[in-house]
Amino acid sequence: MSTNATQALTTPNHFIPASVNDHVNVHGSLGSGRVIRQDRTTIGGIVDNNRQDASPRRATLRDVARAAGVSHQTVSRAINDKGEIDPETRRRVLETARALHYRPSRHARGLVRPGLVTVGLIVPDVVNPFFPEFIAGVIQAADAQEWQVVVASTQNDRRRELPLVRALGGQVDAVVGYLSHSDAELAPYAEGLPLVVVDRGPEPSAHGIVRVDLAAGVRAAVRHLVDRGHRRIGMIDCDAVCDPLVRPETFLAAAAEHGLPVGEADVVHTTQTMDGGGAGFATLRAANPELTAVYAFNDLVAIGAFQEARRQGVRVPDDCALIGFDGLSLGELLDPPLSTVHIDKRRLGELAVDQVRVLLAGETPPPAVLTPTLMVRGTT
Amino acid sequence: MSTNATQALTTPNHFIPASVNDHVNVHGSLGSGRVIRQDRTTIGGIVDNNRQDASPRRATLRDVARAAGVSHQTVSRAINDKGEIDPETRRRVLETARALHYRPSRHARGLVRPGLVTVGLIVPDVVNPFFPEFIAGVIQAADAQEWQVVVASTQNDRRRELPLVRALGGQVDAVVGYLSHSDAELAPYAEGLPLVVVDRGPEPSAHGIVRVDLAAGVRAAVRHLVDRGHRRIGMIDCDAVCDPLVRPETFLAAAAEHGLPVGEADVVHTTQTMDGGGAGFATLRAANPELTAVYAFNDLVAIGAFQEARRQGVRVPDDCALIGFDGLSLGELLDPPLSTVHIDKRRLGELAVDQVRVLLAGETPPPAVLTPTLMVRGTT
DNA sequence: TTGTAGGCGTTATCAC
DNA sequence: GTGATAACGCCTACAA
Repeated sequence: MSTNATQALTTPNHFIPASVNDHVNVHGSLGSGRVIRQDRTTIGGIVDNNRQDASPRRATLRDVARAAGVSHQTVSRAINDKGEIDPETRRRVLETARALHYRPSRHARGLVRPGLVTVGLIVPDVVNPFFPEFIAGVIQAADAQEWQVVVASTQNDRRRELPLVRALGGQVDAVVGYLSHSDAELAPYAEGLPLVVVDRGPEPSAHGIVRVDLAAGVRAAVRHLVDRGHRRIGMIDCDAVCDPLVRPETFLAAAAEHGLPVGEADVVHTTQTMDGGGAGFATLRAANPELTAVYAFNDLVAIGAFQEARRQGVRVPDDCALIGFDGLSLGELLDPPLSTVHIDKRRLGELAVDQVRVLLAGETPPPAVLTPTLMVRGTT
Repeated sequence: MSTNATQALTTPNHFIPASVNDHVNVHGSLGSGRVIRQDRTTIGGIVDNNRQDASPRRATLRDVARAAGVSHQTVSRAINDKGEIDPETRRRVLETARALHYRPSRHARGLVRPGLVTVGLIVPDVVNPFFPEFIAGVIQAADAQEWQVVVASTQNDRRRELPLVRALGGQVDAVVGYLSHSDAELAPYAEGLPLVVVDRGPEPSAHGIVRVDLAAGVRAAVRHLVDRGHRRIGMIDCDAVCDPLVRPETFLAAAAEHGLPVGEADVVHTTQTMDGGGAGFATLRAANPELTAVYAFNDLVAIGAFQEARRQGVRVPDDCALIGFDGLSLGELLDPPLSTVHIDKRRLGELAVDQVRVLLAGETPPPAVLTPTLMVRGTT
């Protein structure tokens, strides 16, 4: 039971590991859909004997019109509360509409009244604590424009990404995605689709881009630790689909810049989970007992490291300081609370919607870059 | 900064307080949308001088046909990869389609090929740690049917609920909502809309229903504490929009059943936040120093109580045991991890989609009831 | 292989 | 006040 509950916390963070799971529907999860309606049946008063199935065809405006003995136009007036209609006919029409379980077809309406924008949003995992805030940002920004958001998840399976882009792309006006594929890989699946890619590396792209300035964050973390007087700092690195090297490289560069005696040996590599964080911390400490501070790939990993430190009797931050990345509010729950490099995930979502707006206006937006900020809590 | 990060954790849980915020667009956030396309322009080779605006009209099948010098039918074949077409024409058509930035209209497609079901999902708050799992459950179950999910949030503003039901309801085939309004209040906004209400109290309803058996959960918690030898148990209660009394009443009844000396004084009432939990715990301990266990309204509140206990130097569970409700994975991060009554929030989402399925088939599903389970971790 | 005719369910326009 | 008629953009026949 307890194990089960931990699962959500041990799922990888926003940098999705390339690992793939078994048995996946490569055709994606959206697209063809299932046909609900069947042949005509007895709706408007005219009997039809083609009926084969239990699921009844939905009533249309004309069905209601026929049943109420008026033209479909009159029904439309009644439904849409247009003025020019006799109150009595209105009442009668509305009543038969209700009796027939009439509901306007959103497709037909969409055809005649275009304008309602729907944005598709693809994330690797809805439960991973990084994403809800991001999703909330997208929804909120979309809301402000009176757009709606279709949320889809790849469930951490990278192989679902491409088919999902295509399937979802066919159903919405634009797609925002936390995607791991390159432009070239994406191209055939995003044919003409307004697409915003989030957190992709610094390489240029044909699509809308929202990016986090990871290097700035890493430098801020290192500077902070140095300011605190630390000279021996280690790093727990993890696989990241994009920017596989930005963090460790920036870390080493920043350390060198401050004249710290930090070498390759002070960077360990592990999996992007709490357990990985624990293992990474153990390895790091074993190899370099003189370390006084550790910078972790992200908060999840940092939390794992924190717990491992506790198990080992290492006091944080007295014996060893610890700083994470992402700024998850979860970090507050540790005692002391986790210091971190905070990414404004909500803002990230807003920036993405902003890119969509520009894209939909037919322009090519410059990439949006979000700079993370230092968030000193209790572990440094 | 630190305060900011805590915010997500202090938002109310799935029982939304009735409090309302200032200045709200009562008309809801979806619905009318914004018109993007303008007058005709020069797309298919035929010049039109009605053009007023910068935003170009989207190319249609016929535009592509005209430009490529074929019939719109041929274009359709090329786009949809139908066999009966000359490879060369196909190539040419596809090319001009790309040049014209042609994208098929989802509305027109939806009209002709119905069947893709879209479910609307309304939650009070995407970031509240209770909901991401629930949302994930809905998305996953919808995915399995090849349905898509439009997620909308009331942002904890109860006044947005009703308009949102109507607006979203007009855009989707069915709505699943974590709603606080009664059937009677909902009725005029859900006219004919297949609707599934989640976590509503035990009163009967015309809609689909998914419900958590709170009473069973409360009883399990009390029984567990009694089994652990506790005789003096307190409860921290909070406002819940639905079932305002189920928990405290069940708590008192269960305590009485076990012959515990528990009275009204052992139940304190507070706000549904971490801070509220802390205050509640303080009040409870001050009034009844002999308490050896506390049952909290939910995990968020329990976490607040936990931290207050730590501040007071009360050891958990040695001096005072503590149990929450909801089974948030967050509870794992406390030291010791929080014992709780676990709700399978993912399953809750699946059950909701199941209700939608039945509703869409034209039947009336019996309410689905989910029984929470005891999750003993470290605080009891 | 390609083109023509008709319909999907709705709203807008303009007669009556 | 009400009702024809014509779009909207696409797809499925069927005909050429």
